[in-house]
Parts: sequence; structure tokens; C-alpha cells
Amino acid sequence: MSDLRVRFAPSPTGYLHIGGARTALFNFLLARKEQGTFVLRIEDTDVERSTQESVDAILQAMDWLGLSYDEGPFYQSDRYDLYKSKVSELLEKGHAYRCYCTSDELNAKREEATKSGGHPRYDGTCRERIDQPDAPFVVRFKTPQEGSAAFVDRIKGTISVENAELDDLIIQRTAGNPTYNFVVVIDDAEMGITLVMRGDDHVNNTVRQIPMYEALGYEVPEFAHVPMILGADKKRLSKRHGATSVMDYKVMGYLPEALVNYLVRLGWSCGDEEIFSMTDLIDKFSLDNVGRSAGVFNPEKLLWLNEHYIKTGDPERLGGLVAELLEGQGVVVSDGPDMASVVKTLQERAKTLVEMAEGARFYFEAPISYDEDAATKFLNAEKRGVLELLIKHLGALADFTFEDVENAFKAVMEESGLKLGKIGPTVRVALTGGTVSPSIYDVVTVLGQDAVVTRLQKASASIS
RNA sequence: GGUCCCUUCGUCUAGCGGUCAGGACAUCGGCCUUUCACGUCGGUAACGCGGGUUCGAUUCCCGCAGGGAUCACCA
Repeated sequence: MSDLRVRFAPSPTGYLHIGGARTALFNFLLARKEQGTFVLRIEDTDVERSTQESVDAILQAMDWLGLSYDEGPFYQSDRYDLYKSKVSELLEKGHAYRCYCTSDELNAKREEATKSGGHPRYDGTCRERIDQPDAPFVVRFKTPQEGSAAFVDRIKGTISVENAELDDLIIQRTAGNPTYNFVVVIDDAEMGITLVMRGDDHVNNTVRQIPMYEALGYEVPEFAHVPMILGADKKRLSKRHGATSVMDYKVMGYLPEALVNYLVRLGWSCGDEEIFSMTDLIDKFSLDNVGRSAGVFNPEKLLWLNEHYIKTGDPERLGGLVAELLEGQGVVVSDGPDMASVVKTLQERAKTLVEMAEGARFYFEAPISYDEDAATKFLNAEKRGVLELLIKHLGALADFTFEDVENAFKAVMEESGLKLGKIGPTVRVALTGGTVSPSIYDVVTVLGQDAVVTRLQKASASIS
């Protein structure tokens, strides 16, 4: 156990997206690597947009990815009393003040400032105000106006900004609830977070938050800002670039280990290595190898990784997953062939579980009709003889192993004088209804004697 | 627009003063083959630009250009 304490702090205003997942993953990996503590905190100070459904969706996605946390989830909405007391503390110490400017006034000022080329920041109207009228107010933090704020980012290096660039942030809304930039400081400090790792888009917040740590008498933690994930057009990844929700990938038939592997390699590397199990990652992950520039999300590479994990995955486990999909489509798998055997015939030809389920369907449902072109080509009068031979030899088998099946086919080839190239397609159409399937001996073996003979007979009968 | 950050093949990246600039995805060819795939062999493809520093810059420094982030009573 080390002193490292990191956290993932999503706001429950939607599903867990790709970018958030990567941030969570990095935090998780570092915590595990350093044997530190990974805290989950739900940032729900935006009461308008936060929902319980979103919390559940995020938790579910993290669970699917295998990102477990040691503490939490903590909800900021449960901690309002703490925030309140901290606001009072800052008010008393003179580090904060009441601001009576209305949003309308502020917007107008901002607009005017922008128009005249100035900085659209708060002008400090109420900063030195001493009266306290009986009117709605927000509380603002008194940001130092001189000097500069600097910190050493664990990923980006030294970052510094002149304090004069900063304005006085609102820390408590008119409604009395606190804002993000304030509670994040309190929570990270109170939860003993030693390293704040979050998205790049928070860099600018960091320099505003540091003075708050100081005003509150907290120790300032370390920071690490991970670069953004972009779409193919180099714009911030969004829905128009395709699926951005982690769980979307689950329904598209992706394996969690593929997504984890892809996400970690987007922005992090370990020499020339491409394939990492979670165990590898916990062993090898380090902030030193995290890149500083934004990365483009590449669905093709993710697909390739998924293909890899399907190819190398445990047939039993994949079978369970495929069975689930099939059942979801109303396919009864319980009295069909052994699922793991089915999976083995498909592992090298499916890139996703969804594809695999499609490819597996015929094992459980005999073809209702035959592909028209395929039937005219491979299920015509001249094929009838071969079909009958097949039925004879395969039907006569006492055992139905791969070798037995192979031998039966050999016998048919010998008796008919036809090569496998002439027989295979016919069998394929008869058994699967189409022209694409796993290797024909595998299909026959896995499908089993009864089903094979029945389908062959049906095909033979269909030839008029 | 201000501020901050970033910049190696189309994409993800290795590189940490001297390399034929490496790998992976994608792409293009060949091979394998009972369909579709898998596999396999090989090819195309990058250091944004301009100045320095240095015997020598992809690598260090400074400009420029381009890209991103942020400037809310959102997080």
C-alpha cells in the first residue's frame, strides 16, 4: 500500500463516454500499479442535469470494463454542509465575497467586453463592496490579482499563468449550492487525493483552483492532465463521430479487454508492444509514457483488437456471450450443438460478438429457405446423386468425430469421382442455407449427425 | 480575440544529438485455400516551416504556421 490516492470524478449527466473511460482507466491503472487507492466520486452539483440513471450507467460501464474502485462512490450532493461551512470560512477570512450582480448584468458586460475586444471576465464590481443588501447573491472567490500561478503537471510539465488573467470565480450560486471549481478542491483535499488526474480540458481550471487550496489551508496535490481524444476530423470526439458511449461498444459486440487495450494505447505506449492484458497494464503502466498531444480515435484499430481478443478468447466464455445474444434474438440454443464448439469454428472469422452470433445462427436453426443463387448453382438436379451419397455415408457413421466425417467425405469423393470443391458448396448450402460458413468438415462435425442428415435430406427433397 | 497546451507515415506511436527514422492499424500486391475468413510474405507512406546551438539535429533553444483546450450561477 502506497500513499498514492487518485480518483475518477464523473458528472452524472449522461453515459460514460470513451474519453471519461480512458481517464478512469489511467487512474485505475496507476492506483493498482502503485498499490495506491482509487476513489470514485460522483460530481452531481448540477442538480438540473444530474440523474440517477446516469450514475447507474456510469457504474455499469466501469464494472464492464473491469475498473474497480477502493472507496466510494461518494456523492457531492451528500456533502453540501461541508461546502457551506467552507464558503463561510472563506467569507470570514476575506477570501471570498458576496456578489449581487445578476446574470443578466454579467452577460451584458461580457458581451460588451467581447465586442470592444476586451477580456470577457468579471470586472470585480462587488469585490470591495462592504454593504450587504437584502438581495439575491452569489459568492465569489477572491483570486489573487498579482503574481502568477504555476504547477508542475506530471504529464505536461510546468504550466504557469499570470493571475491577472484570472477573474473571481463563483463558488456558490444564488440558489445556495456550490459550483464545481469549488467543491472539486474541497473534495480532493478532504479525500486526501494526492494526484489529480483528469482530462486536458481542466488545465485552465487548475490554476484557478490552486489559490483555493491555499486559501483553505489545504496542501496542493499533484496534477496530471491527460490529452483529449479527437474524432477523425481532429475535432473533440462527439456523437457525430460515431458511438461514444462505452456501453454502445458492448452492444456492438466488443469485448471489454479490447476497449481497454485500445484506450490505453491511445496516449500511452510501452515500446513496440500492442497487446496488453489488464495484468500487463497494471505491471507496466506509468505516467512517464503518457503522451502530451491529443489523439484521434481510430475505430479500425479498436476493431482489430477486438478481432484479436475474439480469436484468442476462451471458447466457453465467448460461447456464453454469444448464447446471450442469440437468445436475445429469440434463437433457442439449449438443444443445439455445444456452444464452445460452435465458437471455435467461428473465432477466426468474426470481428465482433455480433458477427459471431450471426455466423452461429444456422447451427441452431435449420435453413428455412436457400439462398436463391446458391441453390440454382449448388442444389440442382446434378447434385442430387452426391447428396444421396453423402446421406448414405454420413448417416452410416457409428461415431461422428472430425476424422469420421473426413473419411466419409473421402469415400463420397471416391465413389462420385468428384473433388471436394464440387461437393463442399452443395453441402454448405444444404446445411446453412448460404455460401458462407466455417470449414465444411467443422460445420458437419459440430452440427452433429442427426441434424446433418436431416438437412441433407431436406435439401435433396427440395430439388425437383 | 486573450490565455494555456500540442506538432514523427492517413491513424496510434517508438525515438530521449550520429538510426537505411522502428512497430501497429489501415492500404496495396503475392502466396495459402472447399466458401468467407485466418494466416503468411512483401510494398507504398512521416520528422509542419524558418532561424539558431553543435563537428552533427527528428532529438536542445527561439520565432512562425497549423491544431486543440478554455474564457458559464456546466462539470
